[in-house]
Amino acid sequence: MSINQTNIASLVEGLNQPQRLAVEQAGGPLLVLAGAGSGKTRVLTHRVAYLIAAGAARPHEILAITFTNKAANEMKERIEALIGPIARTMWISTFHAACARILRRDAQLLGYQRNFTIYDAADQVRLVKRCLSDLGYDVKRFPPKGVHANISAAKNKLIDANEFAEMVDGFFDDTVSKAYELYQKKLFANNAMDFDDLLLRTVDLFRRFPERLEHYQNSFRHILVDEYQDTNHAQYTLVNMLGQLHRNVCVVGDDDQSIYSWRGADIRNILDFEQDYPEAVTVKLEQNYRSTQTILSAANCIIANNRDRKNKELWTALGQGETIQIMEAEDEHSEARFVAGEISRMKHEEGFSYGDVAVFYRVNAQSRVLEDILVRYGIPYRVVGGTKFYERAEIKDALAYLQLLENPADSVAFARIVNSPKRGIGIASVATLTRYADAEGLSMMEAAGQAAGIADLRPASARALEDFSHRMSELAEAAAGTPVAEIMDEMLNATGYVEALQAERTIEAEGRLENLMEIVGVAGEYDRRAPGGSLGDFLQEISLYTDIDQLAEEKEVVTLMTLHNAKGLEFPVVLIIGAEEGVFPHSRSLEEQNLEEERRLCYVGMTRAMSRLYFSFAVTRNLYGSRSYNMASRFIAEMPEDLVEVRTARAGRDFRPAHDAAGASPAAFIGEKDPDAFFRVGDNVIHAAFGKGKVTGVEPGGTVAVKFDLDGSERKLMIDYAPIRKA
DNA sequence: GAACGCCGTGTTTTT
DNA sequence: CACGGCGTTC
Repeated sequence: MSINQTNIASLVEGLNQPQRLAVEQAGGPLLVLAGAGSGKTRVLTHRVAYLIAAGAARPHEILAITFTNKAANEMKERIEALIGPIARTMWISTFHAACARILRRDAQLLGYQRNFTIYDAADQVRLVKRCLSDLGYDVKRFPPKGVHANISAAKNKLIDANEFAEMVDGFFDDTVSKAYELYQKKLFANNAMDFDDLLLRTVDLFRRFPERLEHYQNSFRHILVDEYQDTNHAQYTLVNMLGQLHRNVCVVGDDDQSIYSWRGADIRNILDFEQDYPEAVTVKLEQNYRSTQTILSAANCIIANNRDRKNKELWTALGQGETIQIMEAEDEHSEARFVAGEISRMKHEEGFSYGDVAVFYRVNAQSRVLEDILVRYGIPYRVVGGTKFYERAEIKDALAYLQLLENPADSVAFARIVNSPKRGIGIASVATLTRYADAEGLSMMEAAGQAAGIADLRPASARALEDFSHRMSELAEAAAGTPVAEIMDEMLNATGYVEALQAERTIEAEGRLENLMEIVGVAGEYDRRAPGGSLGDFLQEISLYTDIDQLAEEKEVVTLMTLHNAKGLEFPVVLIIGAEEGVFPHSRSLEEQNLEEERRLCYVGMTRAMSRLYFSFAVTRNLYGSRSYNMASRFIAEMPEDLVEVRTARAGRDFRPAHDAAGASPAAFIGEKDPDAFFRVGDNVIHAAFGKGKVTGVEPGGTVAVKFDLDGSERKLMIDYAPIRKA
């Protein structure tokens, strides 16, 4: 079916009035204030399809920006379903990916090579640290992470090192300024960019080479930006630059869901859009198609406590629904047991599936206790975020090797893997080599090739370095035109990386090898998807990749993630845990007077829930190694009493509802008393140390007796502490 | 050069 | 608590 034949009317069929307005608005600036669950994605995709079907733009004249790669892929798929494969020529990506694409083409104009490396957060901090040490600063007084955060904040505001130097105020600033300057120099010397550079350098490119800007201004007839409330100044500037000519800028967002100010996002971007574009048309989407009225009313009440916002009230036709459950637990273990118990009950007694359920928390560390309990209850789950796959040492090593093949100037990649696996090139040798490279104006890789001629190096180190250098150039030669998976496989073997891990013979090394197999698999997938694709393209794709992007709606498992990660998702059942003052709202946000953003975070979390919502809080919890006693989150108090039901599982209270004694049957409190029920006589269990065994007795107080196959011993175990789970 | 262990310290959210 | 930095030992 060609575009011309697409039935335009079908694109607005089934849309409500404001949605339809947003889709049909022909051109000019358009602000879509889209409340949670109001069909925002539908509007965006239909609008794009409509523009094309109506002849307002050709596919390659569309630039659509999303917040994550995952959102970009989804949008691509959905538009393709509407208008066919021609959708593939549209620019649909994140800001960072779009900028990277532009810079790959024109980096030379800025003095970079096109094969520049993109550093991830850890690389960036490491480089800042090196800058600080080089400058002779004490990294204890000036934590690299903090200095990096300052540099990043400046970059997000398009302040370069020179401008920063001029506005220095105080000693710390002065240090940041010096570090910033050197950091930028090193990035350039390594032919590398950090995340912020992708935006900053693109703006720079457009400012210094207006014809490049004109080119893109002309080609992007329509620009659409999703999650506009979370754009930073650099992104804002890019949109304005690109949209200046046609002024067909459509931004979609919800000021109540702005949760990234700590990353430089400026909520004013969306609040001031109508001032920036006086001719703008504004459409409000307030009908929610996701949640029950109870959930929405509670969320509305909470967010109403924020002062600086565009007023809107979500409503739904889905009906009142269930009250919100609030659970008071004794501590984090009890809280976790409650969560696990509820999930189990929903699954076995109420017909929910594990995939229907998500647990949100404020900080990643909170997932640990929960995971522990879930494993013991035999509930399958997956954690989104946290210790990320792409942050694992072995994965970063493997990618650093490839990076070095692609961009031999990259000294960060070089330093990472020059002695990994161990080849006798220690810190001392690397320091000597660095001095030599700096003095001669060489990259580390080049210097390594001349190691034999460096007087200060011990002969053994020099030989090792030359070997390394030869090996790498051999690999580089073999790499040309070879599929990425093959390059990676060859490299892992030729460098002895796999061999070294195999020699370890530990479970941990085993896991690392598995991870390496996985990354080779990812490369293979890339090769299949993009035949003839280059190593550079693969690395770029990976560098902008995050775990959330591959959150496939796979198996039937419970989803665990931070509230930040929850944005844009929806689940029939949501449990928000750790609703305590100091945890959520986070203590640091209270110090920084950033309470409104925490409240928005709460709003985001709540509005993910379709039919059932829980909050839980613990009277006491172990956090950061010490015990703390927290009050229930103020957000709980901000919900109207008639919408919630509070229960307690504190010891000695017999699991009865704290307020509303008539409301709940104590039996519902499976979580707290059910550990016993989860281990029954005859169950097969596995203990981390004693291996397989069978439950021979269950005693009150959470104790079970287990007879172990291995040595025939029978032990009494406290299920709260013993590392056992069902087999 | 590498492995181990001790000490001190900083702990939010991430494209 | 967990990690990084640093010193000691092999």
